[in-house]
Amino acid sequence: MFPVLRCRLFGTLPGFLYPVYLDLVPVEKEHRFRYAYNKSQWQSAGKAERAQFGRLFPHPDNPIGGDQLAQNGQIISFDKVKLTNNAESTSSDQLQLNSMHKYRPRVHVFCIPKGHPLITKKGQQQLFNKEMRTVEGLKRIANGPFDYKTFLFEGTTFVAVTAYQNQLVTQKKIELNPFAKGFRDQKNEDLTDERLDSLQLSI
Amino acid sequence: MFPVLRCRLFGTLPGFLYPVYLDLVPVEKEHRFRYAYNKSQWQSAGKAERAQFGRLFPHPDNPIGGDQLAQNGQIISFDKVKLTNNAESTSSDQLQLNSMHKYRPRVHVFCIPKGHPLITKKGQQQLFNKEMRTVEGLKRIANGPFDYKTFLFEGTTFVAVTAYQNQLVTQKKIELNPFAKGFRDQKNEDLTDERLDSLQLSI
DNA sequence: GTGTTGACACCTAGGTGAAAAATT
DNA sequence: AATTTTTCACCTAGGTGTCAACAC
Repeated sequence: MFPVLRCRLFGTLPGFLYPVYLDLVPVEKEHRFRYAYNKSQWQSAGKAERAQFGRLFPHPDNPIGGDQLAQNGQIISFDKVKLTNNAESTSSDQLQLNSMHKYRPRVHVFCIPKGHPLITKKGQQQLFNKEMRTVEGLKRIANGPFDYKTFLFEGTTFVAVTAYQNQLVTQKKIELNPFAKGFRDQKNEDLTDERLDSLQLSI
Repeated sequence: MFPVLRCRLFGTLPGFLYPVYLDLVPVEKEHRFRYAYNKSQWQSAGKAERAQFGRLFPHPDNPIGGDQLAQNGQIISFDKVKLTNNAESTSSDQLQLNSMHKYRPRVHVFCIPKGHPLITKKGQQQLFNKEMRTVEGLKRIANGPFDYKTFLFEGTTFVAVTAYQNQLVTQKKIELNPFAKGFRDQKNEDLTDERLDSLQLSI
């Protein structure tokens, strides 16, 4: 998935482990969107489809060590997450969403001491992991005695699409994504950093 | 590295962790080898070069969980190890050896309870990892109070080469390695499973 | 002469947008 | 007509043997 969602987590300590999760919350739940070419912006286009089951993407390095975070400049990168509009998909590296709907990424971070039974006891680990597959489970866990925080990043809100609705988005991706190098030419090379009216991620 | 060294470890338990290491011990230390085409076999060809520093390849999944082993049919695969004849190379995913010398793979397995300080205390972990970079360190560790065993696999003994000395080896690799598919043709396709007089791994 | 290295074509494996085709 | 899926060429990234060139 490009662009990649990255964030930095400050205040971490070497003696602690940080299980980290990503999910995508539907915003403007009542709306389905369409792109108005004449206005160059997203507009509501009727009633939203039923929201998909709230799944969580566990960071592949979970639980991330405080020392590891320090080594990597505190950066947590979600370059491994994949998006799909297939509700039947069960792969744990995928997040499900509806095309033409608006979503906001959300990052959940736990802070667990290294000696905690959640780390050392297998049964508790498994129970925790099972709950953390869905937002519902997260809510139950969050009621427990865990150091825990959720971060919302407003600026990363996007509308999911199956085909790009805006040529500026296409050009930006061609310009910046190494895998799209084959589509680069002079026309796109000096694309100014103009403000895009919306972000889109192809699913 | 192809073919890949794989082994199965039986008698593991879910509550334990198994740090696993690979090294290559020089056999027939006093000999350097050459391949005699007329006899189709390896023969001694004078005095060996000074042995390289004894390095250990830590399995990428270390410490491997007993549950993980059970999931994978007890199989430990060393598909990530690389061989080099460059003594200056310091990468931890490489094992150093001399070309035209004979080596025997050796697998070292530790068995550590999940609650053991070696698992839970960072300082002890680091000390252990540092020692386990070399065979000398391994010997010191092996004198300590650790459940530990070394396995030698006679049948996997090989002579390191920079260029294949035996066309049967080349054909076998072309036949079986997916990355060598481009070299397959009818000539090689029905290569019988004849007994190869020696194994070779290109470095 | 023998052994080693580097450039190369050819693969695996998978991430891109373009464009055609299929679906709704 | 709008949206989604499929196929494709084109990349990144890296594992193969071949062969020419090099080193000893």
